[in-house]
Amino acid sequence: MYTLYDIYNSLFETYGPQGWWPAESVFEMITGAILVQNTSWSNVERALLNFGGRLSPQFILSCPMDELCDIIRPSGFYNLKAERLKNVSRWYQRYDCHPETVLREEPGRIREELLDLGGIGYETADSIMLYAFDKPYFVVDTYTRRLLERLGFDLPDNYEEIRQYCENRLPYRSALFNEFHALIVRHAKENCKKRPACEGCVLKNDCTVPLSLDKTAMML
DNA sequence: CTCCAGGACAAGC
DNA sequence: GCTTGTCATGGA
Repeated sequence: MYTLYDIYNSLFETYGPQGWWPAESVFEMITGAILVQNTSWSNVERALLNFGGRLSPQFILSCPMDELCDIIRPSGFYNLKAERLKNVSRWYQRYDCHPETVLREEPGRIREELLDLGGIGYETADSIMLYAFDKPYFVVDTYTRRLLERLGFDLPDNYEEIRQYCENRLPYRSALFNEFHALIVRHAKENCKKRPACEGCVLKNDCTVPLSLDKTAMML
């Protein structure tokens, strides 16, 4: 049986550093985290480009809803997400739109505030904590559950317990959580349904991740 | 045409 | 409690 750390190392050897999160600023990263909810990143990129360099909490809050919806339209769910962007913009302004100001608060409290905004669930909140504020929260998404379950891990059922489960079994460092989640997403993309199953793959009808992580199995 | 994407939330049972 | 529906666009 492989440990979580084995899997991390295997993924890292296969794909190398992923350079997450791709954003020019903390606020762009937060915006991307909301826009990418159940949406492909390519669509999010279109939406981000539509801001045309105007992306900021001030702009979002002063922007009429119909115009904001028009900007983020490519990312889908634009009515919901426009409201969510307004919410998080208002929140960020309470910290003067400065990451350092946010970081004066206790991380757990920031996470609670994000969760209380509405439209930000555990995964999005942890993505923001990890990638925007560099705090060690392990991000659990559907890829993570699928991969680990298929590799034989007996995961808890709710999000918080899975997060703790993973955090307790890895070096407690944000840089590692950062890379690990990015690698899992990368691996999922490389092994998505639309591609043919790799040689020797035991899985069917979903992600074609091999059940063992020896070198040959990880090669695609 | 169908299915899915780096979810969240409410309603229904 | 768990399951299903809703939100929406663009690419394979």
